[in-house]
Amino acid sequence: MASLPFNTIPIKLPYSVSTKPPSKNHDEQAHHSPSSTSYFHRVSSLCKSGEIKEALSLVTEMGFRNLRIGPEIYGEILQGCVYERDLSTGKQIHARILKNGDFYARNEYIETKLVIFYAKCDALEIAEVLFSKLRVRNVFSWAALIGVKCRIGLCEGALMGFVEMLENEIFPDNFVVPNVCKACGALQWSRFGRGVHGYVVKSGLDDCVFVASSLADMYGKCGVLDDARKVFDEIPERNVVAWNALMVGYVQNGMNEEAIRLLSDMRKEGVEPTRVTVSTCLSASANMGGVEEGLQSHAIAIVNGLELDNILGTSLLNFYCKVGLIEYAEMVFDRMFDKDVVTWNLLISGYVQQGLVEDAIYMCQLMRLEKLKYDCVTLATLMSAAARTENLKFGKEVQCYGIRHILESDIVLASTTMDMYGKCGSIVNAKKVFDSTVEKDLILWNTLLAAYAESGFSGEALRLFYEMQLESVPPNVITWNLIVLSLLRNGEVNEAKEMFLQMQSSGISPNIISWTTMMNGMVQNGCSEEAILFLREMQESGLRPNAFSITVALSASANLASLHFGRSIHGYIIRNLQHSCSVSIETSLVDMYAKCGDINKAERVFGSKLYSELPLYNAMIAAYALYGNVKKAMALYRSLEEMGIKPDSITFTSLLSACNHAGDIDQAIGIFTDMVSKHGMCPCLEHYGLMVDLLASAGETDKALRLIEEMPYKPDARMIQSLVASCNKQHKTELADYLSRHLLETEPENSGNYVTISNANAVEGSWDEVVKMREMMKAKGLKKKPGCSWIQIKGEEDGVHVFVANDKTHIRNNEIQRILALLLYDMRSDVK
DNA sequence: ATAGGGTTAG
Repeated sequence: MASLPFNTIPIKLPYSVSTKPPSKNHDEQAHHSPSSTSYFHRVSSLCKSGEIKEALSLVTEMGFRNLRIGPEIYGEILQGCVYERDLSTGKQIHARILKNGDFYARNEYIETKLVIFYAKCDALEIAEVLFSKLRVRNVFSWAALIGVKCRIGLCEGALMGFVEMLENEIFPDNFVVPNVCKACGALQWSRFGRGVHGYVVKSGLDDCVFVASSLADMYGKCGVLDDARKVFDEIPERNVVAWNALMVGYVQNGMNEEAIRLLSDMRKEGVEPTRVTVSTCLSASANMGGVEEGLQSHAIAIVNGLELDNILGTSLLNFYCKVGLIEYAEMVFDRMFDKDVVTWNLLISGYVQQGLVEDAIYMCQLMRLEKLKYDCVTLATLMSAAARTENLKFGKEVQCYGIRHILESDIVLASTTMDMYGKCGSIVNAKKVFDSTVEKDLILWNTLLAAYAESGFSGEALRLFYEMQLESVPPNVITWNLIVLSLLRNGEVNEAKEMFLQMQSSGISPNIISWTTMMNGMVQNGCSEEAILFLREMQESGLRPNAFSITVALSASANLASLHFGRSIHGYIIRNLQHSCSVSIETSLVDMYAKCGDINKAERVFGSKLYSELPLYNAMIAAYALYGNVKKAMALYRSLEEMGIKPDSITFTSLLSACNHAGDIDQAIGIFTDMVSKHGMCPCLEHYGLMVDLLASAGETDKALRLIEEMPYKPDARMIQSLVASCNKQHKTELADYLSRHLLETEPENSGNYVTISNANAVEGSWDEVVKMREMMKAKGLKKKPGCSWIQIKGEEDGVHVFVANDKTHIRNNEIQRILALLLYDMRSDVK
């Protein structure tokens, strides 16, 4: 069937202005007077230049002169009001029209114009009332009504209008169709959109660039990129908007590379990029972390002389903030002249992401000086700063500001507030926020789940998991991952594996985070072999390990002390992750080689490092610590000082533990004083613990006791246990017993106490005590916490105790490392 | 007809 070109569609004549006016109000002479026409022209030109008030006074003048004021004059002024979006003036004209009687008020041209006017001013209700009173609904009034519904988001209404038009044989033209497409896109109704596409082809509208671009845009918004591309490819004369629409489609569907490719394609075809093009490419670059691509886009904006308007500016800001080039973001910010809340929020969020919370707060103060108010985005950003820094007080202040300004009902702010409470360890408050939020979405549920999962409250997590399903909120991958995480954090390995399978049978396939959650959980629960198996399984399922999963796999290898696995993963990194090699990977490699016994290789990896960052140095220092090489550890510490890198608490932990392994008390005291006097740092409990350990194992029980008394912390179980061990060695059994009993009396529900006492007794060979501790725990219904390992007795063979760390793989655990070190020295033949 | 900001999982 031949398609009709759209301009041949039978369209009813929209209006007639030929009706004779009632003559009683008007002078016959005036009716034919030429000055009436000249007034019309003057009114018309005033309206076009936006001087509606002046035009209106001319009309009043005409009334005084008894000149005929025809419908076309009112139409002209109404059109002027449409240009200016001047609702109140338009209403005055509407009033005049009504006053002049039905000849004007019921004129089809005027009636249509009024509908268009109210529609363009977004006054939907009035437009609808007038529309319903129309005797003749032409394509113009329909277009106006559909347009306004589309603009204010009543997409279903707009589409129903489209259907009704067709039913009444008013054929949608090339002005209506783009709006209809937009509504389909917003609703993601691709099937409806396909129907519209069919209509477009049948009526021959598809030659119109506006129609075709909006079709491409519609398919893009619906995620049907193949069809978007097809429509795009068939546009005979593609303009820049068509290119932009397709590009936006790619970006919104995560196909950032394709969007960038489109930029070069369009430039090859000689199409000049616009601000929209550049903004879109900047989004793509920001999403994929493409620094080069974003810089290129910025360069294009400059070369093409594109004006740095608000939106282009914010796109640039967004890009520079996302890729961490905060100085560039600051430059763009300074050059922008029309900054709004979005602009400020972006820079503030950029500072927060860089950890520059002080700068973020300073920016907020400046923002207030510019008379701009914080909105829920500002608050959510500040709240995430509070969450990152675990600053409960600040978080509460932000929350209160939100309550005072009635912004707390915002669901994103609520999520962030819950996240903050979760990160600050105040789950009760997180739950309170959750309960007080009326409209709960999936993310809100997930945020609360995350708080529970983080702390290993698997029971609460599961309860929530079932509750949300009762409330008809279907879980997504993240939900499942959190459930699995909560189980793993609580040491429920088998339950976690079971849930992992259930997730798959519920039709949700694990993503890379699901797999790494499993792997990481296995490692932390001492099942590193299984972690490696999960890695293999993940690869078989077609997912490529990323930097993080590789880090986990390396720590699994380290725990297994398996140079074999470790090397093969190193090989994988060299083959596949050469370009995304990160500090964390280099750090894990050093750690792995050290723990697998190849300190030389660890040194070589460290020597060929790409980064000079503290964590990497800490890893190497820890490696030397493991081998008791105080000299080399100290040398690295000094080179940190030379480079002006401030050592952190972890550095000192490693240095002290190096001294511990070497039994070097003097050096340890030197380091301890260095930390306080030279770096102004406050030693933490772990540092004191290492010192106590060192003193205790050197038999200096009294000095150790004195240190415990002097330190500003309550001694923990580990520390007292060091003393117990030291007492045992010196046969101060009474003191040892006293300390052990004291420990169990003060914290009888702390399963860690039983484990540490048990372990210390294992070292001393007091196997009866080990058994006793296990039984006491069982009687109390206490379970070992993950990450807390103990030596179990497997039995006795040929009169020799056979024992294992509960899974042989807890070498990473400091406690077990220490015990194994002692055992290897004293009772090597006992190790199985 | 096309373009910008804040939230959840390893």
